[in-house]
Amino acid sequence: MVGVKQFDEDIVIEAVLRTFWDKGYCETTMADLAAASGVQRGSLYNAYGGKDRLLLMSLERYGERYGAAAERALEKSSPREAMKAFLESHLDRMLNPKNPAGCLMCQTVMECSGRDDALTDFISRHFQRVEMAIRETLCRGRDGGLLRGDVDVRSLARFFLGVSRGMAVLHRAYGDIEPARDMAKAALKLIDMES
Amino acid sequence: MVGVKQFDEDIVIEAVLRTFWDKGYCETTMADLAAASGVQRGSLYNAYGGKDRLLLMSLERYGERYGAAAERALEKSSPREAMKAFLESHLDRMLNPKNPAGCLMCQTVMECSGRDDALTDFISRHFQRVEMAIRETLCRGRDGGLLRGDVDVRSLARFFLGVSRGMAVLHRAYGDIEPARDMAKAALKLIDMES
DNA sequence: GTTATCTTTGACATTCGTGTCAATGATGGC
DNA sequence: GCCATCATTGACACGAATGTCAAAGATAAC
Repeated sequence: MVGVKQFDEDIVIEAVLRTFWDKGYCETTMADLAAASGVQRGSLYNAYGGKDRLLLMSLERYGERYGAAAERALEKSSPREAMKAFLESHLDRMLNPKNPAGCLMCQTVMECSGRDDALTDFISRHFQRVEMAIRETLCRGRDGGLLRGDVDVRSLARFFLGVSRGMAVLHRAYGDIEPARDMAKAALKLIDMES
Repeated sequence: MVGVKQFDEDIVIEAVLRTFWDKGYCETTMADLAAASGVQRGSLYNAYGGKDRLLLMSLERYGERYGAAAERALEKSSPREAMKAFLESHLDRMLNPKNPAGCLMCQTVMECSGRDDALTDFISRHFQRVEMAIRETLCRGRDGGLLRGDVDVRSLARFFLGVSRGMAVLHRAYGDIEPARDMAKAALKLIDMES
């Protein structure tokens, strides 16, 4: 039906996000996005402007969903529980059979950071936010006496951020969640050590 | 000069590798590779067959260089020294100002694993080899009494493999080596704990 | 009912990348 | 000297993706 909006924005973004996540930015064409979302190519251009914008919207949506889940996990009072929940939130994402392997943020930054500065900025800011959230959790734990007083929170925060990213690479490369699980299991011991 | 080979294969592969590393597979065109290597597009097709082959050759070269460096590092007798040298071999690669940020293997698997199975196999085999090399180092350490007898070598090997991958993501996302350095520093404490 | 607004839809021009090929010319074996 | 072989080079055809546009039609405000 011409003239009246035919689609639900939410469903479209979801389909677009999934396609980028699965195939990567370059490999995905507007025709792919049209097919995946059931919306005509022209309508996508009309509503969103183009591939760049659609990717950015996908990243925003992705960040809202999984970044928020990670930050909720970090709210637990004990640093041990918080870091465990943080890593498990990533494993949960990987366990969902509807999700492609890996992590959209990591994949996009690995693919596009050489070219698109705006995108790289967006993603590095996302990483920084997570890093800071981890750091605050660690600081709370330290100040509450649950971690050693001389714990290097900067280093440890970057460590856990990096572990979550490494898990995504292992997941995508191996097509199996077990290596990521093993990695998380080992990483958690570091918190016990600083307790 | 028509009729006689104009280029040094080594220089070409090096230029091609660097271009893929910098821009990613999809974003790189044969014209880019021709410009970077100083060899005509037609000659590249004639000598190597196409983009796929060139990428595979680049990955082989990359693996020979950096995979070998990592495995040499793992030959140290003490597990602590071996893991330290292993992670430092990755930092060395990132410190070289001639290298693009990140890691070609990680970037390629993140970008292409959804599409090209042969490529994914190649890279996951590379990861497996590294994983196994780490594991052997850990086993040697355990059997020599330098690690606890009940150390979970599988989990720990995957952990260190994943840490090296996470470092690559942080490096590329932040465009700075410090987060990767911090991550390595924290990860090494895990070995002290298992000693 | 008229008008303004908005979306859909298919078509279109254009650009870009790929892969192939034939012509060209240098080299080396015989 | 002749011939087979091989790499270079530019041209070419083809397909794919992009971004734009005008026509068409539905809706809502007035």
